[in-house]
This record gives sequence, structure tokens and C-alpha cells, in this order.
Amino acid sequence: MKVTKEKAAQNRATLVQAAGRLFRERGIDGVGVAEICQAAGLTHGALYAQFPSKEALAAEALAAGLDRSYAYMTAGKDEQPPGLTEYLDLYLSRRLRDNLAGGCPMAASASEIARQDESISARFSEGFERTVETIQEALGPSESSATARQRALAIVAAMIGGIAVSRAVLKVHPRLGDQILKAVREVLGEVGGERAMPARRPARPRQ
Amino acid sequence: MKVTKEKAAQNRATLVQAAGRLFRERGIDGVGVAEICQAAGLTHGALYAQFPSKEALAAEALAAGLDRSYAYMTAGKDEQPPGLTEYLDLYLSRRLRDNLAGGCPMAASASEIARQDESISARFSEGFERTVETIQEALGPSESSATARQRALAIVAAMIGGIAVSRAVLKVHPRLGDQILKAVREVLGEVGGERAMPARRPARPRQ
DNA sequence: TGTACATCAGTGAACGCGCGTTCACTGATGTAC
DNA sequence: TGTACATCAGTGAACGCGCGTTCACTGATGTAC
Repeated sequence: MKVTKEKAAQNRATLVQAAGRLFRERGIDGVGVAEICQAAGLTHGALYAQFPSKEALAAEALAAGLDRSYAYMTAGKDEQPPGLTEYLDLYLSRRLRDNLAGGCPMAASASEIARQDESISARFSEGFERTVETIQEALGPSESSATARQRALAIVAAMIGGIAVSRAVLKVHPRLGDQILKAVREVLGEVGGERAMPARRPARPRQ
Repeated sequence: MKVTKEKAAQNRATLVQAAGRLFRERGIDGVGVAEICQAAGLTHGALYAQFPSKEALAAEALAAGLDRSYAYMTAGKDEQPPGLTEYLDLYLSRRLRDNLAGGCPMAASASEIARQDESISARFSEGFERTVETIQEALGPSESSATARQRALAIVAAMIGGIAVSRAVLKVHPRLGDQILKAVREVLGEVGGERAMPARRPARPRQ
């Protein structure tokens, strides 16, 4: 049966949101359309009234997830321009790492993107570029812009890698997972010009 | 029909090798057992004579891939202990990045590992830890071991992230992919104590 | 050394299942008059 | 403003297909005598 335009738009948004959450949690290949529609309270036919294919839904879900994550990172930072410290503390946190379903889609899917269609790759690139620009601004005007961009590129790639790797080891080596998070956090701070932190605990033999 | 022990062991190795290559290329969820067996020149029944499940094959394929990659990284470096420079140049190269099927399994699968069974996660952790120790040794004895380990952890996570992200954008933004590779390479060099490189080209507006 | 036979790696048909997608249909919406 | 009807979001059955796994069987290997 037909449905109001508002209701239809709302259903579409619900599908995108449910798909994003499930894709981040279990990967695009790991979730079927049936489950997405069920999570959204619709039948699979409804999905195909809104999207031409699962892949198109995945591209839109990725874009929405990137927007959501970017908004979370930059929330309340309009007035006073934030420094790198704020971004690193927010991103390389246990809170965000342990929130696979609601976290950053780049960290959740980094190594899968290269295998997906180009429409997915394009959305990822947009999200990455936007984040790099934000981090570059946070680095401040102390350096030449070429160097600042280079640092920003490396920092964002390392942030994504840090979360992904920390998650990869977490189930079997939770302490190693925390070490990785902390190490990336502190080393990237130094890269961005934070003062090197003093050693906080005695040297400990490896893992 | 039965087959010599040697032939059986050889078939097993062929399966592991084919599985590893395909899993790196298209993800564990993205490849079926039928295709793996076909690539190995066997039927799928043969796989189940050697492995209890696809997952067990995946764990062994990951372990074999990690060994292969580690051997590649450390080849011919027994005599003169190599520095960070050698490892970074080898790992963060276009050659390795463009070789998805034959490259480092950690970079190929980083964000997928957290979704797999713990046997997979355990193999990943071993490979990661081994690499961190190797990089830590390459950093030399100039620092306290706690700081050196922290740097090594961050460097390896960033290497993996750098390759994964470079690959993710490569199809739609090849130049950005190269920028990422170069940026991570140079910034990690600085983290490890390499002299900062001079700016080689004029500042360029962002991508 | 020669023979009889147990072993078991590998074959190939078959299993149930969930996949992504299609399609005829429904019926409230929202437009044209 | 009231009525007739075209639109189209959503339903649910059905499609062919490939998935991971099982299983009765084969027949060369390799061992026991």
C-alpha cells in the first residue's frame, strides 16, 4: 500500500541507519538484505522500492555513517577551533573503539573498501579527505601547508589503523589492544607537536 | 583414492596457499570453498579430509600468509641488523600495496579480523606482535625499552593502516593513494628518528 | 621378498539453507477535475 | 469543496544460485604377516 511521502522518507532513513549499523558490525558481505529489512521493520521488497541494489544501499549507508561520525568528532567545536589533542582523545578512545556499530565507518571497514564497488570507494575517499582537512587545520599554521598536509594524511591513516588493529587483537589480547590504542594516541600527539609525554610507568617486558 | 603421504601434504599446502591468496584478495566472506578447491585443483570433499571447516582453513591460511610476509620483510637481513628505514621502504611501497593477493595479510584483512572467530584473531595477534618486536629492535637501543615499544606499536599500526587506506582510495583517487603511502612513510621515519626530509615539491592545494 | 588387506585422501552427488533480486498485487495517498 | 482515479511505497511469494557441509564410495598406499 502507498504511504505518505514523509513516512516513505522515514522508512528510507531507517533502512540506511539499520544497514550502516549492521555493515559496520559484521561487514557488507556479512549481512543479508533480509536482516537489514527486518531490523528496519520492513520487508525486502520495500528495500528495492527505495534502492536499486544492496550495493547502492551500502554506498548510502557508508556516506551517512561518515557524516554521523564526522558530526560526532566536530560537535561543539565551532566556537573555539580545537587542537589535535581533542581529536586524538576523542577518536583513539576505548569508548569509540568498543563501539563498532556506532563508530567510525573508516575504521570499521578500511580493509574491505578496496574489494567493494567504486561507489563505495568514492564515499570512503570523501570521508577520509574531509577528516584529513580537519586534522590539518587542527595542526595550526606553524608549518608549511605541504608538510602539514603530509602530517595530517599520516595521522588520519594511523588513527584508522590504530582502531582497526586494536579491535583485531582485542578479543584474545585485551591488554595488547589497550596498549596499541595508547601508543598510537601518544605517538600521534608527538607527530602533531604535542610535548612528548613522560614515561608514566616503569618499563615493562613486552606483552 | 588414496594418495601418498607426500602428495597429501602437498595438496594440503596447495589448499592453504590458494585459500590465503583468495582470502587476501577478496576477504574470507567473499570466497567460497568451491573456488578455493578449484584453484587448488581438487574437489571440495578433499578440503574436508584435511580441515574440519572453512574457518580452520582460514586460520591456517592466515598463519601461513603471516609467515610468508614476515619472511619477505626480513629476508637477507640476518647478517647486518637492518634499521627502520629498510622496513618502511619495503612495506610502504607501491609494489607491496599493489600486491593485494601476495602482500601482508594484516593490511589485507585488518578491519575484518574483529568479526571473525577467535582462532583467526589469535593468529593475527601473533603476527602483529612479532612484527612489533622486529620494528622495536630496528629502532635501536637509543631509548628506554618502554618508549621504544610504544613507538614500535604505533609504527606497525600505522603501517597497516597506511596500506589499507591507500588501497581503499586507490581505484577512484590514485594520486591520493600515493600521497597517503608517501606521507605515512615519511612521518613514520621521523617517529623512528630518521632525519626529517626536506620539502621536495612546492606546497600544493589539497587534493 | 611376496601377498593379503586395512587405511584413508580424495571423488562427486546430495543436503538444507540463505543469498540478492523480481514481480504481480495491494491500497492509501495525493492529484486532476 | 467533493469526487474519480492514477500513482507508487510496500507486501509477500517465488526465482535461480551458490553457500558450507555430509556421506557413501573408490582405489592406491603402505603395513602386517
